[in-house]
Amino acid sequence: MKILSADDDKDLLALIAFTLSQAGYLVIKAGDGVQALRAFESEGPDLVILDINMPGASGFQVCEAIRTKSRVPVMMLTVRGEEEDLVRALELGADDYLTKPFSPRTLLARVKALLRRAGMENTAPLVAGRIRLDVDEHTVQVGSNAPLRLTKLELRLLQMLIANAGHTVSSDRLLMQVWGHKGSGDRQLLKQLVHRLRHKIEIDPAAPQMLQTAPGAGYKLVVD
Amino acid sequence: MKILSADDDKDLLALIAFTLSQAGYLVIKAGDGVQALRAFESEGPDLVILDINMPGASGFQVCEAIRTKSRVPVMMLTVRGEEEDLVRALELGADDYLTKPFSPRTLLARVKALLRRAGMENTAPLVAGRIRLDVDEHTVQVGSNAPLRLTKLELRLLQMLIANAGHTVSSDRLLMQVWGHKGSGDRQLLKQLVHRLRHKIEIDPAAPQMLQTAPGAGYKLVVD
DNA sequence: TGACGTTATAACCGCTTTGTAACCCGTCGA
DNA sequence: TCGACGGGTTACAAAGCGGTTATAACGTCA
Repeated sequence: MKILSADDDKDLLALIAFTLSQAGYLVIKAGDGVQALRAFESEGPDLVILDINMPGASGFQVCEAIRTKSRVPVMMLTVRGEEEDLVRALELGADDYLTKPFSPRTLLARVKALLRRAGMENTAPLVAGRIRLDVDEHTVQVGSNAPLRLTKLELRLLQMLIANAGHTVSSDRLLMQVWGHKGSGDRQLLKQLVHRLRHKIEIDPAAPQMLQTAPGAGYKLVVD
Repeated sequence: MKILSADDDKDLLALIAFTLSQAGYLVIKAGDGVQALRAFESEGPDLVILDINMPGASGFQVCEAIRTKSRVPVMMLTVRGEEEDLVRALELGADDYLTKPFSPRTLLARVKALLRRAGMENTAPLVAGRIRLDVDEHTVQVGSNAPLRLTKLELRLLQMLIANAGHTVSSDRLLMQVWGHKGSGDRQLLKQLVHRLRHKIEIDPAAPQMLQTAPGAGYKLVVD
C-alpha cells in the first residue's frame, strides 16, 4: 500500500513517514505542493496526506488538482482552530482531516479507517449474490456468463453498490464516491452511468433485477 | 440519522437544530447536561453535540458518562481560547470539537465528516409504535404490511412526527422543518401533505388513528 | 495525427411529486 | 341564522425526476 505524504515541516514529515512505514506502508515523501503533485502523477499512491500550509502549491490546490483526475482518499492536516480551512478542504473533496498536533497512534488509526472505507484493503474479488467483481481486472461476472470489462467509473459505482448490497445508497453519496466533489447538479452523470452499467450486467436493462432504483432516494443492489 | 444537541444557549441550540434538520437529520434538543443524558438514554442518537459550559452536568461530565457505555461520535462546542477545555474533552473521548462562534456551513461539514469517519452514514430505521420508518430507503412499514414508498416531503413530515411521537407538533414548526420557511399561504401545503401521508399510512384515511389533528394547534402522531 | 473507447452535456419523454386553487362541511361566536 | 374560520377533499397545473437517446469532448495509444 503506497501513501503519499506532503508537508513542509521536515520533522513532522519524518514522523509521519516513520509511523506509517512501521505499520507496513510504503511512504512517498514530498516537501511542498509541487513535489506532491509530481509524485502523485508518477507514483499513483493509494492514499494522500496533505498539509494545508505548504510553499509552492497549498494543500487546497493539490487536493483540487488530484480530485480532477482521481478519487484516491485524501487526508488533510490543519492547525487547530482553523475551521474555515477545514470546511474548504472537505468541500474540495478531502475525505478526512487531522488537526495538529496529533499522535502517531491517531494518525495510524485514521489512515486505516480511511483505507477501509475506500475499500482499498482487499484486492480479492467482491462477491454479492450472482455478481462477482474483480477490482484488479476491471471485470464483472454475472452468474456463469463470461466476464465483462468495466470502465473506471462503472467499476467504482458497482463497488459502492456491492459494498452496500441490499441497502439503498443515496445519489449524493454515489456522486461523491464515484466522482469526488461534484455539485448536486450532476445527477445526469449518475443517470448515464447507471444506464450503461445496467446494459452490462442486467439481463433485461429495461426491467432491472439487480441494480434497482429507489425513487427520490438513490439506487440499490438487490441480492438474493 | 438522529443527532442529540445539548446547549443552554436557546438561540444557538435552535440554530444548530435548524441547520441540521434542514440537512435531513433528526435533531433531539437538550437544554442542559441532565436533559442531555436522559435524552441519550431514551433516544439512542447516532451523534452527540455537547456544549462544554452547561448548567446541571457540564459537557465533560456528559461526555464521560456517555463514553462509559457507548462509542457514539461526540462533538464538543468550546469558546475560543479555552485550550485547556479542548484537551480535556479530547482526552475524555470526544471525537471532534468546534469553537464558537461557527457558521452553519462549518457545523454541517464537520458533522458530515464525523459521521463519515465513524462509518455511520447509514441510518437505522426509526420506530414508533406500529410504524417503522426507513430513512435510507424512503419507506414506511405499518404493522406487518408491505413497506410503502414515501416521497421526500412525506418522509420529512413523518420523521418530525415520529421524533415527537405522542406530542402535538405545531403547524408552524412542521412548516419550518419540512419546507424551511413559513407563511400564511403555506398552510395549504401542509394540509395537502398530511392528506397524502394519511392515505398512505392510515387504514381509514377519513378517520385517522395515528396521524391525528389537534385543532388550532397542529398534528400529532398517536402511538400505543 | 487519427481511431477508438470513455466520459460529459444536452434534449426529449413519461411519470411522479409538489404547488395552487377551489369547494365542502363542520364549529363557533355575533 | 348567518358568516367567518379551520380543516378535509378534489382537481389540475407546474416542476422535478429518472430513463433514454444522440452527440460532443476528452484521453489514450498506435
